Amino acid sequence: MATDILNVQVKKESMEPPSEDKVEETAPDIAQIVDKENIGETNSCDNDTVTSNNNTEDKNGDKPGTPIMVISPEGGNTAEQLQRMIQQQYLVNLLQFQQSMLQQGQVNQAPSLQVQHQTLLNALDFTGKSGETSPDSTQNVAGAVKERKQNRSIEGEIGSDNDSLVFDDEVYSNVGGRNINQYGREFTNGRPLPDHLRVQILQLALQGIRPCEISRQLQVSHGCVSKILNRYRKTGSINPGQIGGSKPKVTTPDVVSRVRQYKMENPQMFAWEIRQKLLADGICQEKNIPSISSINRIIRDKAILQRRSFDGSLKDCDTTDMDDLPLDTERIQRYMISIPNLTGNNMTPSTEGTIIPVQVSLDTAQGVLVPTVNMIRQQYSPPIAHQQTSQVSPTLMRTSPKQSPSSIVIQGIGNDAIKTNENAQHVFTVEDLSRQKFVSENNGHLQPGVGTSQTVDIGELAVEGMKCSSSPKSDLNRHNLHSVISHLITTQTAAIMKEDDIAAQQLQYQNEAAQGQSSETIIEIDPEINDAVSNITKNPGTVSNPLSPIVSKDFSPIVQRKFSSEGLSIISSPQTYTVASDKIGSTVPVTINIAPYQFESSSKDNSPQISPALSSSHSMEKHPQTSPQSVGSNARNKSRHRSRDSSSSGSMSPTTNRTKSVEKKAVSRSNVVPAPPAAVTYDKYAGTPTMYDYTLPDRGLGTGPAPTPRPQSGNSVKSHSWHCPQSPAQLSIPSPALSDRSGTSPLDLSSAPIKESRREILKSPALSDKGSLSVTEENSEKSTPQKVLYEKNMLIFSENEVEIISVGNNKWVVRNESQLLSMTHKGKPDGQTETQTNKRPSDDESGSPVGLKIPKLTNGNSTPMMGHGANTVNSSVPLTNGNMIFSANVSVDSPAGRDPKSCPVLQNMLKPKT
DNA sequence: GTCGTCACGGTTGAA
DNA sequence: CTTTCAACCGTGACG
Repeated sequence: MATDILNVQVKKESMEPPSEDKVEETAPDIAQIVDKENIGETNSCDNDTVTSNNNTEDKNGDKPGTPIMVISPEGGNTAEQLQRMIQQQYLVNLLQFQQSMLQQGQVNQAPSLQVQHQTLLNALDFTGKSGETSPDSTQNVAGAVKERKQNRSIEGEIGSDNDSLVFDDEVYSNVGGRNINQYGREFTNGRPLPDHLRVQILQLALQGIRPCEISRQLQVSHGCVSKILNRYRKTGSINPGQIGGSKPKVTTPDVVSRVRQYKMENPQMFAWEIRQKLLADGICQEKNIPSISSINRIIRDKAILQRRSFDGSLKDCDTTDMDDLPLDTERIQRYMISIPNLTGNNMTPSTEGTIIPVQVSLDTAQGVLVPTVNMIRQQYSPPIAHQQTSQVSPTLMRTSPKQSPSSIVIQGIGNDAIKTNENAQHVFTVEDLSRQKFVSENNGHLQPGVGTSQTVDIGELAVEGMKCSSSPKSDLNRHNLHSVISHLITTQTAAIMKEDDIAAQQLQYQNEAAQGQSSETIIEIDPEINDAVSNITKNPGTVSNPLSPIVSKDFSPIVQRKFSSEGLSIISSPQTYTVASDKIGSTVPVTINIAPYQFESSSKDNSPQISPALSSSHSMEKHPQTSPQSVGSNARNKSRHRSRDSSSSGSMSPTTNRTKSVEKKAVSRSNVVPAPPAAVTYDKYAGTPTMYDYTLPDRGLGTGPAPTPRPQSGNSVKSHSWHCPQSPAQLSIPSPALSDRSGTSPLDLSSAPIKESRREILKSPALSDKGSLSVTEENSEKSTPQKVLYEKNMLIFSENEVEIISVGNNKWVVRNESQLLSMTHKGKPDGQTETQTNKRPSDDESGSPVGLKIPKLTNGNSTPMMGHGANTVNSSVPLTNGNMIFSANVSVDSPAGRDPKSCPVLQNMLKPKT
C-alpha cells in the first residue's frame, strides 16, 4: 500500500496546478465508478474530504464533471488487496444493482436484496442527515435516493471510493489532518470515516467476519471498527454523529428562574433534587433537562451576579478564583483549608489524607458555621467548663438561634458571604470584604433576607487588629476572606489557649467519663493522647499552626510515643498527619487521624481492642463488596467515572469508585501497608448496607434498594414537602422494597438501608480534585497497622441528613452535626443525657450535640440507636465491627426483636417533645 | 490474538 | 468577522 500511496502522491504532484477557482468535488455517477476496475485498490488513499463533503458540504457533493483520475496499481497486488478490491467491487456492484432494481420497481424480484439494501440504507441513515422520508418503503427509498442525488448524491456516497481516485491538489493540499494509519490508509484526522467504508464494515460484519479481520481488510483501525459496529448495534445506524454545532440551550430563562426559586425555597436542595423537581413540575422534559452541573452553575452564577451587583467596582476585581468556586461543599472545604492559619503552613491545601474540619453547608437560610476558635481549640482538648463553647467537632454545625455566639458563620449567598457573630456580632460577607463593609447582625442570628442587617464601614470591624485593604482592586475577595478568617482564628484562639482551662476541662471530662452510663458509649479519652493533643495545641513548636485542626508532621514526642506504644511508627508523608477530634455526646473522643498507610506495625499483635461482641463478630462474613444495594448507588457513581460502560460493573470494591490513577496510587502503596483484612461486619439484619459513594458531588443521596427488605412499620418518617419519587438509583433499579416509598423523600432512608461507604483509605490528590471528601478519608487506626477502610454511615431522618464517619476504633466524625443536634434536642428532655449535658455549661444553649450519646456496643445484641425526635425513632444502627466502629444499617422503627427500652438514648428520643 | 476502552489531536459549526 | 466551546471524529495504546 505504501507503493500506492507513493504513486498517488507522485501523480498528485505531477498534476497540473489547480485553477484558482475552487475545484468542485465530484460525486461521479455510479456507473463511472463501477466501470473502474481498480476502484478497490485505492483504499490507501481514500479521500475523506469528499466524504466529508458528502456529510457536511452538500453544496459540492452533487456537482458532476470534475475529471476523475484513476490511479492504477503499479505494484504487485497482494491477495489481501485483491480480496479487498473484490469486496469493494462487490459492494459497489451490489449497491448499484440494488439501486437499479429499486428504481425499476423490480424489488419484488429480489426481496432479499431489498432487505439488504434497506439495511445498508438504514445503516447509512441518509434520511437522518437530509431529513428525508423514512426508508421504510421502497418508494421512499427510491425517493430518498433521488433526493440524495440532489443534495448529497448517493452515487457519490456509494462510490466514494472514487473520492480516493480524485486528486485535487487544492483539496488535497488545503485540507489538514491528513494522516496515514498503521494500515497505510490515508485518513483525515477528525473527520468521519467515509460512508462506503462504514457500509463495508457493516457488510462484512453482517457476513460474520470478525472485527479484527474487517479492520485489516478495510485498513481501518479496529477501534474504529468496534466503534462503528457498536454504534450500529445500539442505534441501528452507522452514520457518524453530528459534528460541531451547539446543543439547544436548555437553561432557558424560565428554567433558570425556577432553579433559583427552588434553591431559594429550599437552600438545602441538591442539584439533582432540583433537577428532578424540574421534571416533576413539568418545567423540563427529559430531553431538555439541565444537567446537574448546569444547575450548579445557575446557582453559582446567581451568587456571582448578586455579589457583583453589590458593587460595580468589583467588576474590575479578579473574581475568577471565586467564580471557580461553585457552591460545592468540598470545594469550599478545600478553599477553607487554604486559608492561612486555618491550615498548617506546611500543609498542602488539598484534602489529601487529611481531615478537613470545615464543613460548610450552603444554607443561605440558616447560615453555616465555620468552626470557631473554641471549636478548634476543643478539638485538641476537652471543652472548658467555664467557656461558652458549642461545638468541638471538626465538622460544622449549622447555626441556630441557640448557637453560641462564639462562632464564625458563613452565611449568605452560598459561599459568597461570611458572617461572624464572633464577639462583636459582626457579619461580613465576601462582598463586604471586598468593599470593606460588614454587615451587622441582629442578635447574632442569621436571618438572611429578613432585612435585619445593617451595613457598616469596615473600620468598625470589631475584630481587633483586623486589617483590610481599602483597595477594591485585584483579588481582594479571596485575600480578605483568607485574612479575616485567619485573623479571627488566630486572635481568638490565642486568648483561650490556657493551660488551666484545658486542665479544668480534662478534669471535668474525666469526671463525666466516670459517671458514664453503662449502656452508652463512653469513648474514653486516652490521657496520653489527650495530653499529647493538648501539648500540640499549646506548643507552637510542635504544630505548624496550633489553631489548625490539621497538624503538621511535627508531632510532639508524646504523640509519637503514643504511636509507638500502639505499635505504629510514622513512616511516610507527613503532610497527612492530622489531629482531629470530635465530640459526641458527653464523650470526648480525641482522634489522632493518621493516614493508615503511614504506619507500619512494629508488632503484628497489635490488633484493635474490641469488645467481646466485636471480637465475636470477626468470625462473621465480611460485607460483600458487590452487594445488590451497591448497584444502585454505584449507578450514581457513573457520573463520576469517565468511562461510560465499563464502570457500571456495580462492583463496590474500594477501588471501584476511583479513577485509574487513584487505583494505581493505591497499588503503589501496597508495599507500605499490608492489605487490610476483610472488614468484619456485624449486621444484625444480615443486610448489606448500601454502598455510598463519597465522591459524588451530590453526596450520594440517592437511595439504593435493599436486597432484604425489612419489615416496615407504620411509623415511617414523613417526607419532604417536596419529594422525588425515585432517586436515580431507584430509577435504574426498581425494588419491591422501594415500591411503597414513592412518597418519601429521596433523603428518607427510613425504610432503606443506611448509606454507607467503605473504601480503602487512599491518599490521592486526584481524589481530592474530585471534590470527594467532605470530612476525611483519614483513619485513625492507630492501633492497627492495617490499611483501614473508613466507613461512613448516612443517617437520614426525613429531610435531615447526618453522616457519621468512623475514623477508627471508637472514633467518630460526624458531619452535619447540626442535624444530629437538632434531632437530639427534639428528643429532649432526657434524664441521663440531659443530666450529662447539664454538666457542661459550655454546651448549654449553645446548640452543641452534647445531648446525643452514641450508645456503646457491648455485645452483639445491643444495638445502638440513633434517631430523631418527633416520637418516631425509626432507625436503629446495627453495628459493624472489623476495622470500623460502626457499620450502618437503618431499619424502620424498632424492628422485630428490638426493645426500644433497652436503649436509653432511644428512650430519650421516644419521649414527647416538650 | 482479540476486543473494548479511552486519551489524544484533530475538525466542525452554533453561539 | 473572529473567537469560543462543545460536540464529534479516527487512531493507537493499553489492558
